[in-house]
Amino acid sequence: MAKSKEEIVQEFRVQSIQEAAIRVISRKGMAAATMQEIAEEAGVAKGTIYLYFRDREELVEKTFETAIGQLHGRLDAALDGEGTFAEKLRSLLTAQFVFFSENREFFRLYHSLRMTQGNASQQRRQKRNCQPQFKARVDRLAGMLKAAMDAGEVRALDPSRLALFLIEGSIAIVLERLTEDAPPPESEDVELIVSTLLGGIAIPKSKRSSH
Amino acid sequence: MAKSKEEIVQEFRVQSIQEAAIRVISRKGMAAATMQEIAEEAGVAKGTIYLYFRDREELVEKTFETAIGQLHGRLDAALDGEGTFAEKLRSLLTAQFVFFSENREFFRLYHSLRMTQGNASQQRRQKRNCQPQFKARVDRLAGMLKAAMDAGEVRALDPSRLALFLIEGSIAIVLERLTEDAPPPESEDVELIVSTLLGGIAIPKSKRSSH
DNA sequence: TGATTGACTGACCGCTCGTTCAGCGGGCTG
DNA sequence: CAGCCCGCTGAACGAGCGGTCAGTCAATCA
Repeated sequence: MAKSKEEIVQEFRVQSIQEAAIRVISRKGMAAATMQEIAEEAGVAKGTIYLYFRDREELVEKTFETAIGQLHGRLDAALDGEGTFAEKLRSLLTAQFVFFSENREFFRLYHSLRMTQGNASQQRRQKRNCQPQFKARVDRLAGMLKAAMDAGEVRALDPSRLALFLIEGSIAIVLERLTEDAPPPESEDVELIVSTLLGGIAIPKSKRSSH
Repeated sequence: MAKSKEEIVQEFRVQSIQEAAIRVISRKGMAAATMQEIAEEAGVAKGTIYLYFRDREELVEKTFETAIGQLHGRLDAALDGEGTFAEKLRSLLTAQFVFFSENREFFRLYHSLRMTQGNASQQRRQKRNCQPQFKARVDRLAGMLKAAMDAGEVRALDPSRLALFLIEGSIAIVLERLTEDAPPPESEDVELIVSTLLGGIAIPKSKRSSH
């Protein structure tokens, strides 16, 4: 059955409100983003938002889910198919860099949600709904690392710790790139991370050249 | 000149209000921490806070400066003296782990401030006052990395990027430790990071054992 | 084309917050 | 011991928030 006209309008409204929410939260931060400003940004009245979302909390939550769904889709696509661990790692990092540079604004929403805020019931709700999303990302990478360890490509280390370290470290670089006027090409930063992680930064004593 | 009785009382008040602020912000998050609750936590009336701090903004700012001063003192102490790069890195990470496990509560304040929030003038002010503090930490580590590169101990890579990657990655592990009931000994996580960073995680093809 | 609808609006309400200030009371002075 | 002083208090205030709902009007129907 084709979508009725009303459904199309409804989807359009939901989408533009969510996009407006991302932009305003990115600009002002989670706490200072008001319903009034989100409504203005979306080009609707404040009351209209309440026709599509029960309250502010549901708006933020649904918006976050929609956006992070896109991110996970990209990252999963990057991990699909065959390849060595190094290749997969490289394409994962590249996908992440590309996503965040295409969706600069989502980035700050993503991180505003990391540090839970608000009153106790909000905190509980956010913990329930958002933390699994972050955890899923870490777990997926940890699984990939574990497979590489089993295959003998990688030393045996705590995969979860390593995944956490890698994800947060690379996100810090993404954030730095976003504030730079002319960041180096993505491949350069990807290569820095991949080579550091795989081979380390130390120069073995035997190979050091006197200077 | 010895401190007068009034000065001692004043310092005590300032200190207990700042400690209360850290505890409440840690518990509730930056936005939901109210002056009322900070006052109750400090055991004074709400109005008393305004005798020692101009407004909420100044309280948060001064509190943050006091606490991060302590952190930087610890980290600098860890880097003082002679030693190889590996040794310094190890003591730096250990100092950081110890500080954050001793000051669990400060941790969330530290990160609440990372992602700038609030209205435009608050954002500008926070950028001016807090970002240099973070930048100073990254720069200090970057300087250490640069020295190690010049000494031929470490490959030539962008020291700032590497410092950023390392600091944020290790902070992610600190955060994970804080949420764990029985985290592994600090030395274990420190060793994971040090060995990964120095030697990488890859097993060279020549050394792989068939399984 | 007049009647009907319901998506949309924005003034409004209740509430919480940061901030203020009149007054309280414990301690010091003469 | 009277009286002043001043650090401290917490009720009161106004700004600004999320959420509501009576009213509006373009699109649709009969």
